[in-house]
Amino acid sequence: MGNSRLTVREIARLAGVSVATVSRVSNGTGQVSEEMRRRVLEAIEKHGYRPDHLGRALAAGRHGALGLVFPGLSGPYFTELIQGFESEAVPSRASVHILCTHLRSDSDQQVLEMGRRVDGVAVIGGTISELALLRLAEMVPVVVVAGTGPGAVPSVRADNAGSMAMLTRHLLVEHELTDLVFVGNPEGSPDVSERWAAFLAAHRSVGVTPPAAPIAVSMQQADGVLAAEQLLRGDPRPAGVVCANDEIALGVLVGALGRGLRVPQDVVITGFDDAPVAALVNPALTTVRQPVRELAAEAARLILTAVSEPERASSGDVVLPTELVLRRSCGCPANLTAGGSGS
Amino acid sequence: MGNSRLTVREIARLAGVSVATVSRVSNGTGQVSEEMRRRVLEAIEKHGYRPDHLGRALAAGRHGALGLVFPGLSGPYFTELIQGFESEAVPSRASVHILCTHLRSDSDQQVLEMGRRVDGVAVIGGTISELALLRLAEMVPVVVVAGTGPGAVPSVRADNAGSMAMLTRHLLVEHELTDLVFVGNPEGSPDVSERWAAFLAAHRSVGVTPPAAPIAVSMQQADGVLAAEQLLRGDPRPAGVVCANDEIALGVLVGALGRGLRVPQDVVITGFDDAPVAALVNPALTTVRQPVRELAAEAARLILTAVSEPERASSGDVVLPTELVLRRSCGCPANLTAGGSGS
DNA sequence: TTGAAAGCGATACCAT
DNA sequence: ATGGTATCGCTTTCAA
Repeated sequence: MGNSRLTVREIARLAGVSVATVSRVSNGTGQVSEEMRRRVLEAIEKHGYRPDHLGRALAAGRHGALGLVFPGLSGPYFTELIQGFESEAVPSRASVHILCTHLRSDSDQQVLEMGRRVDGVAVIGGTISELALLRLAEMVPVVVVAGTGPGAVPSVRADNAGSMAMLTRHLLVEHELTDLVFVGNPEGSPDVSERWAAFLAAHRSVGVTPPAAPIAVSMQQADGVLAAEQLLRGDPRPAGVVCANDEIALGVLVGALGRGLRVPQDVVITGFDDAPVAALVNPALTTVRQPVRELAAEAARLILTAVSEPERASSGDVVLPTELVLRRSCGCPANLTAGGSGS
Repeated sequence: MGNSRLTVREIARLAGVSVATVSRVSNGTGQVSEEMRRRVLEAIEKHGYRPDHLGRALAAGRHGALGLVFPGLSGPYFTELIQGFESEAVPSRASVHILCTHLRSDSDQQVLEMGRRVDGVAVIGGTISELALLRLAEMVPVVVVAGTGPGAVPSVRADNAGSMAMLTRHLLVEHELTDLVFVGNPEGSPDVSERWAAFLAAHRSVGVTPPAAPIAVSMQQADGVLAAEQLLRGDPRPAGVVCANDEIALGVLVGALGRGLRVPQDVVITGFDDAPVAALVNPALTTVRQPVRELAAEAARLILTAVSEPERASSGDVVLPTELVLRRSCGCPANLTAGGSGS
């Protein structure tokens, strides 16, 4: 940690120039003579000087950092989300702070704390209280991702309802399945809540009685395996299992195949997200494609804009389109869609 | 963003006290009379003041942040890693900065940049150049996770070799399988490199000729499905598929089941990591348990210690134990181990 | 107990 | 083109 004590002043002294000149050289701003520039760069190189971000940020009145708040990491969904956010933030010279609220009782406080360390925050829907969200929004620009914000807090989400309604109607009408179950916890997130609501609405729109309640589990593959155990054991087995995401669906699929059931002949399974593996399993998974990466990237862009050009700060809701992807697990033939199950 | 302009000075003015007193109250340091404390707290509450982290950090000469550098997020492994790190850092009032190096050409520069924004960094093995790592280590305390550092850079990793050797010998000797393949890319990470090396060494130690090369794929479930397609199609089908992690193994499992093969009768499959879902699939997956969360937590602790007590900074390698978990996918009976495949 | 003032590291304005 | 210096928000001596 030899050169960590290096400051502008020190470099200025070593190069025999003023701190102003060092600053100009290291930022490429202002006019500096070739001679000076050379002397300064030499000193910088020689001692491996890199300006401390704190001083910079304080002088600039900007942290150069964005925050990302999510419940906990689980599965490809959050993976994509983080990467989408990060890949948009870093090129804009903003570092990314993360905060997992799950398994933490003081998340509201932690989030407000974060509000003083970053220039803007993206909060995944359903992770903190509305009050904390509003307070946070008073400090820095905030965008809710996969949910809707209270008050004038803008949001970016996917069109859950449209595609879930299409999917459900497809199962009820095209495949004439009237005994569907929904696996996922609507209380868990705004996304699942919307999907469950659309699932119910679709039933009503075609005059079929929906199940009274969802199988409320969380969003991981293991939960799907457990749900399968519960659902597929009994004799009155559901004709179709509509899952809140692909992870659950894959778990149910593994559970079904593992106990010797044929999919889709014995039971139909559908997911949501169109994770990479969905197209590859056998049978390929019918699901809804959702632009998760783009969702997060858009959130990052909104925040960056709000930071650099406050007057252009949006306050509306961005809803990105989703797409129904019919593959074999719902009973459709293999080659139905372009993005289908492959060769 | 109403109160974002609030500073100590402003609060001091509003409360009719000095900035020093405000600082003392908001930090709980020093002696302040009840009367003063009340006045200050009132002003703080009323205007929702929260000290800006920049000023604080600059005065303290510490960022109050740790960095975490990883290639890219994929699967439960990185999920666990991040959460383990975060859950150790946040209670110590350190925020977590992340950086994905994958899909980024200037990662070495980005990492050095990060070195000026945080108090210490954990770098996943194999993500940046040794040179960058050494330069980073000159700025702040650094720990390599899942790999070994160059020079005196300390590291935290799991005992890959021991358990992989046991697992391989178990397949070769107990189950008498002499035709094993290894799925995973040793070039991809130090972890996989060690596992492949141990796989080879175990073959030699029992006098069986190992395969000439691994099936080099990356670490996701989709890669496993693709590998299965390639491996299990042909007639001279391998007797056992040893996968570099559980994700790949699950992909291979799905691929095998999907094409009507029985596991373990027709083909044996093993993983590495003991992800939650490994115990739940049917057949349950034989794998190696690795304390990923603990690995990351230990890294965070090492860095935090190095930051707060430089004299105690360690420079050794921590190797956490792993454990062979025998379940049904290798051909063992269901009830072999305590942590086994359940009822 | 309280306040005035000196930094922390870097930037940028204003003279020169 | 270059240098001196005020400034960012906060903490922490040092005096009173």
